[in-house]
Amino acid sequence: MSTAADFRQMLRGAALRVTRPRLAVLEAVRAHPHADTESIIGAVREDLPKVSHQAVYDSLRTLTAAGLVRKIQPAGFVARYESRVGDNHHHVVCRSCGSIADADCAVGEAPCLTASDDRGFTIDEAEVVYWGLCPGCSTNENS
Amino acid sequence: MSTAADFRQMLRGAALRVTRPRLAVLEAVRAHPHADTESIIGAVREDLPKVSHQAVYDSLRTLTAAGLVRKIQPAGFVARYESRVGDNHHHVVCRSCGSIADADCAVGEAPCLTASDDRGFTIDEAEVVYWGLCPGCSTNENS
DNA sequence: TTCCTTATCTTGACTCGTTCCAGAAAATGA
DNA sequence: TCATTTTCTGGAACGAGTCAAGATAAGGAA
Repeated sequence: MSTAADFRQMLRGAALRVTRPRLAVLEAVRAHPHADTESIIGAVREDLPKVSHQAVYDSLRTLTAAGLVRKIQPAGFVARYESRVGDNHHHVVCRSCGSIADADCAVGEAPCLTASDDRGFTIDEAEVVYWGLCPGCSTNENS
Repeated sequence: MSTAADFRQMLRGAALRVTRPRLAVLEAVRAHPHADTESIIGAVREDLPKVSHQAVYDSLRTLTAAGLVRKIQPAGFVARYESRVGDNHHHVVCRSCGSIADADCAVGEAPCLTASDDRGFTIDEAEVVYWGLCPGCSTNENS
């Protein structure tokens, strides 16, 4: 369970200034995993009603670059963010509503990280997205 | 090697009307793998100078829905299309310039297709994206 | 504490890929 | 060929995200 003090340390550790918007964004991302930017703006404004959307966009970009949050952007959907970082987990995405759930990799640690032929690319990450229907949409589809 | 006649059959087989824009789009996607929409519009207009961008967008969407072309949309980049469908291959994407190369799966057929925990989702596809730098951008980065 | 420097935030306009709309045109089946 | 239905044209509109300039506040030094 992270507290405001922890968030301060995280920011300090990343050589970032500790600002109210950033603390609020960290808190919002932790409280609402897989939330899109608009939802995060809403959550942040419960604490700081006057933050500009730009401040949230900037904070998210900065925090993502610092590795404190992770940006997820499934094809055809808007960007979403999560605070679970550094454990190389993957995601299940609903084709219908875009909802996201975490999925640990089937094969264990860093599974499909090696392409059979890298075409001369310097590969630093393998991203796996499982596409399907979430329980809710799956039910509606059948009815 | 596909010809116009083949394209006609493909469209017919998918119960789609055979129109000049669609034939031109199929040809353009085959000739320019991993091209974005704007490039495809350009290529199509070499054959049909007067097609509207909307016709190309519509055609691409229809053809994608019919499974005749595949849409690729790496996070942060515009949509791209390819005509290689149905073989479950993956992609290597350059973080810097967005260029894409094909990558057959390391582990063979349908590799990471099984999540350890599907969270109740009905999964129908596993998408793997390898992120890195293409040979060109990798060189510039070092200089 | 106070001041200075610099990063960050506010405000508001703007970009760009993509979609929506209504009418015109063209493809298919009878 | 005609009628029906789908598709295409042209242009407006949408929305997530970005850009820019000035105001503000965080962090370090005195």
